[in-house]
Amino acid sequence: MAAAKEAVVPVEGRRNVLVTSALPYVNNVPHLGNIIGCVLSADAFARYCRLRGHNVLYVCGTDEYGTATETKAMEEGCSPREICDKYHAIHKEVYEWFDISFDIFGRTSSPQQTEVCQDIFLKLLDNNWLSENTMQQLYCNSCQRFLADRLVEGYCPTEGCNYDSARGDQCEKCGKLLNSTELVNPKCKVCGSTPCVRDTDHLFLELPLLREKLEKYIDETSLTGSWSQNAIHATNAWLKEGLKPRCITRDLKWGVPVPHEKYKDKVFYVWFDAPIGYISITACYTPEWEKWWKNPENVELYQFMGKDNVPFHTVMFPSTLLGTGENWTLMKTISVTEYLNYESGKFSKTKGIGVFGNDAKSTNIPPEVWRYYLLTNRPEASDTLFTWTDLQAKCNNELLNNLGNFINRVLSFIAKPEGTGYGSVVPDSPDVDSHALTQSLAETVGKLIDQYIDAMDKVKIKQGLKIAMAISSEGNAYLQESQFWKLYKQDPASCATVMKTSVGIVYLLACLLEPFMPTFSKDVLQQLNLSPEEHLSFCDEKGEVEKAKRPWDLIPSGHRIGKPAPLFKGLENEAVKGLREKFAGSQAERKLRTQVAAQLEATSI
RNA sequence: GGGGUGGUGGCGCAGUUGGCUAGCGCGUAGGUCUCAUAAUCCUGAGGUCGAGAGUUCGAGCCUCUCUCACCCCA
Repeated sequence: MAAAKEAVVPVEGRRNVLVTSALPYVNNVPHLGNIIGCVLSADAFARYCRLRGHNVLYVCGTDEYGTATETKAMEEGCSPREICDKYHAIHKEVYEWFDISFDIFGRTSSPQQTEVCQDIFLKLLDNNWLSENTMQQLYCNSCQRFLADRLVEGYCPTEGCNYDSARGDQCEKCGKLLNSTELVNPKCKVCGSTPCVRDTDHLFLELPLLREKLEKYIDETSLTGSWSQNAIHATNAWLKEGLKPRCITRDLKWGVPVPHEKYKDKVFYVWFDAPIGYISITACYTPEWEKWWKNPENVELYQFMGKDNVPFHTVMFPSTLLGTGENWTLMKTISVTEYLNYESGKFSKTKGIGVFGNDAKSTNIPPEVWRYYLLTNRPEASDTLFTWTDLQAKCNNELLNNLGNFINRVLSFIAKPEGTGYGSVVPDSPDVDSHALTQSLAETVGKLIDQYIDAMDKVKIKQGLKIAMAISSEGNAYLQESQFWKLYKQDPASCATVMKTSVGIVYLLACLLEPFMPTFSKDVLQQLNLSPEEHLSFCDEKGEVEKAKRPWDLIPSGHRIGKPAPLFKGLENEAVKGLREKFAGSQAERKLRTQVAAQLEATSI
């Protein structure tokens, strides 16, 4: 995609907006909570910025290095690279289905990542922000490697537990969190031999020494970037506990190698290299990546993530970049989502509970509806709840009855043949200025437009969406009050005014809703017989915002519209009930259910 | 055990630095139009903001205690 187009680079004098979504960890399939948590939220914002005519780059990709991938590869009997290839493709496909408009969706296991990461490391080393420390870890002689906590099993050291296969990180029987060196009679899960305790040296980032620089950054930016309350809270909690040196190296193979003679057999810890992925993925996109990442005067960096990711973006990553002493583009605004819960419980990747990215496709509910539902239910201030019933209600009441119906009322009336309609041609409206109802509508809509822009500029995405939908409601009320179906015969001039104004509102809605439902907007433009490339835009520079406050001027009289068609389909009770049942329980249980059902069917035949 | 976050009409959510009669959607009761995928629109009922105490001229928003839920750490 990106290869065909010319790469977007910052332009001085324009607003250059760099948008990132937290890099999803590669080794699983994202669920709806993950999707609204970062990728979809960032997408709505990136699209909004493009709509407003800003120069935007939206970067994301999979986070691939680390123990989890290495372990998973071992389980599946393939190489980490193969695991990553497989799951990277799955992520990519899911996001494409949701119509996420990345400029690039890359990965962290690239040569660029090695280069950027090592370069940052060397700067930190030069500037004396790193220290060394010795730790004890289990080493397996036959595998010739240090064992991650999860790769060790042994007797639980807790008195009275006696569980014989406690994992190195936690005993599954008594629930106690462990350190693998505490296990009695530990065994390597791979080869079964007994590992020994070995000293291993590691490098640490001296966060306490960087504290002053960091706090200055946080104090200033949390104000200018208007960070949300939840981001500020999480950051302060972290600072309050006191910064400690943080280990940046690990005894692993699957990672960026440490470019240092003594540590050449080690790699960087994922927390250290993952955020560098934003930069290296940009470097994969354009050789001029430094114009984005070392250009704080001209670039605004907006980062989207779930709440568990906050300290990495407000504390660790800024500290890393500040420590290099270089002029990096630091995050201006952070947008944090809380969690999306599922029916009566929680979404869970490990337990396989909830609806996953690849499931959404199989529901027959179009991406537009998913996007709308997730965005209008975005956990912006508190955790939020996904239920099938709510999805149905939102789809039917808001998309179909409010929005779809409004557009259809207007377009289908215009499309009617002359004598009952306008033969698909937008009528003229000479007496608009004296039409009180229309003027009052314009005033209301004008205010809503200002509120929409204000909300979206502040990354209050959910609010922006609700304001846009309010314009649709106003449209319905306007139609209702005007009683245009009577005016058509009784007062043709007024009827023409109402229709011309309404068709302008339809167009306005297509523009304002594009960040949320891009395909919907394209469909509306098609029904309006306007090209999306030219007309889906809402720029101050082009005067489009001011013009929208006179909606009757948006579509010229004499313009011939296209063929109206329903934009949304209702969700029936039956279908929703089926989906709720289909997606109940864990993925394992679902699989079992379908197997049992198949068996039953087979035996009955 | 320590720390954090939250508890707003039946349900789901908003409530910016404490200040106009606590909002919105769904649901619900009644009414309304008929252009529209029986969709629209209007009106009403229903909360005193987990409990208690305090600060203040004034608190859902500040302080304390209790309680419940979830999360993190030990």
